[in-house]
Amino acid sequence: MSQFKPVEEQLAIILRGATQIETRDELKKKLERSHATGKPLRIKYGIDPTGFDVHLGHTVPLRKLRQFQELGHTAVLIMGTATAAVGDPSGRDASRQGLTTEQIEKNACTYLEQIGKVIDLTTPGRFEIRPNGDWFSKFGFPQMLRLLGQMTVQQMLERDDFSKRIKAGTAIYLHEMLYPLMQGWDSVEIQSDVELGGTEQLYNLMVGRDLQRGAGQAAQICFTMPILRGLDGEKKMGKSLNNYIGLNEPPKEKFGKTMKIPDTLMSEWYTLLTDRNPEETKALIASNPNEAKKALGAEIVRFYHGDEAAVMVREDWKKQFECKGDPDHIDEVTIPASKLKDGQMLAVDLIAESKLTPSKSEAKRKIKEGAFNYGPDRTAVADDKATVAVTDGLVIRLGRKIFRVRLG
RNA sequence: GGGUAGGUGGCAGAGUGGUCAAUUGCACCAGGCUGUAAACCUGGCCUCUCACGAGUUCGGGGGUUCGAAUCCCUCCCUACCCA
Repeated sequence: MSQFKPVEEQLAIILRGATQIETRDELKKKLERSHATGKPLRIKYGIDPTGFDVHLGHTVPLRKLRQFQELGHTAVLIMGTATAAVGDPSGRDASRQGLTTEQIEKNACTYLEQIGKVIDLTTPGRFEIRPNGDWFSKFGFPQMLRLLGQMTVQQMLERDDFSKRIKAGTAIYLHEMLYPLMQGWDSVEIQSDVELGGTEQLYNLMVGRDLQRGAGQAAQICFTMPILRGLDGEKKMGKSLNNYIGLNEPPKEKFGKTMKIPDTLMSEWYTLLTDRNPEETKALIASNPNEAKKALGAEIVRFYHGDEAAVMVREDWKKQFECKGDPDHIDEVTIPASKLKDGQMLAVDLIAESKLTPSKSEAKRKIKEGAFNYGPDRTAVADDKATVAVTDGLVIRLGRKIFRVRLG
């Protein structure tokens, strides 16, 4: 008897939310063979350790990876140490270039730690991690040429990214064209059965398929998931657009940010970020969008922080925004007692000191806009020269931000 | 290698010696309305100063000028055309 679930049952789970699968038939055949032989499929997913923040957008393919794991297959995580070392110069973020080995290693560690919140890193046989520096650092030039000889310039230029950039007149560096080849070669090295990625990855995934064939291996299935849209509801979730929810953010932030998303995004987030039944969520969204959004936020918090946090976050929300009171859990800031004069402090200084605004000028503007108030009576301050009597435990508010002051 | 056009605030994109801390749009922040959604209205959007005001910004560096994002020199970077 096979350790795997029946193929049809596996497919039902695997196909949920998927955009494109090249090809479905082959996937089914691979599953059948694995079912018959008892050998798990090798599911590849690659990340470049270029930053240190994993956000919900990344978790879309990761969750799919986890589903494969739960079905008994092996997740093979490619850590792109080689690709990160080169650095992608297409962004104008200069600091991103030339990552050192140390940075890369550090990033890889923090990535792994965060990714561990989504996929299973510990069960034997379910997880492998393979830094692609392992093979690329030993890559010889003749070997490189052989690799390059497997694709034409025309094939490369077919790629949407490149043709768009040519039209737009933005730079394409030669080594960027190596990325797909390197990524594809990873598939050959680890003999992957399936490679997961966002839809924008399709081209790269297909290259892996070709290279595997060229190396006499069975071609991998290219499996793409939709790109998660960010808080704005339009653009891809990403750090540069600041429209993301990071896995390391506190529960309150995760929830609050989820509440900010447009209604139109809800059903998408439900399918890609939760396991909730699609029929039920659809009905809920239609009948009570506000409730549906709160349930979504709570579900996301629950996944990363547990039931207790999910309940707490909802209660705080209710207190703060629905009852217009203060939540139970308020972040604290410490103000040095030496900043006070006779227990008083300029409102502007208090705001800037507590980091409610990034600068004093900004604090002054916000005061004039009537955004600042403090204390149990929500005393508003409209004069930028006003002082505030600061006591230990005083609650100060600006917009949706709220802090409790501690005198230090 | 030769030629042409460029590099302005998060992005797009005006400005070509003083009235420029720099028009405008998008994004963003705050107030109103609300479901911290959408739509709509209002204000804001370099820093410091209670304030008058001051300082630092238009790829980097140097120069001309009473005065430069704007002129000159030089360096760096990008696109396009030719080879």
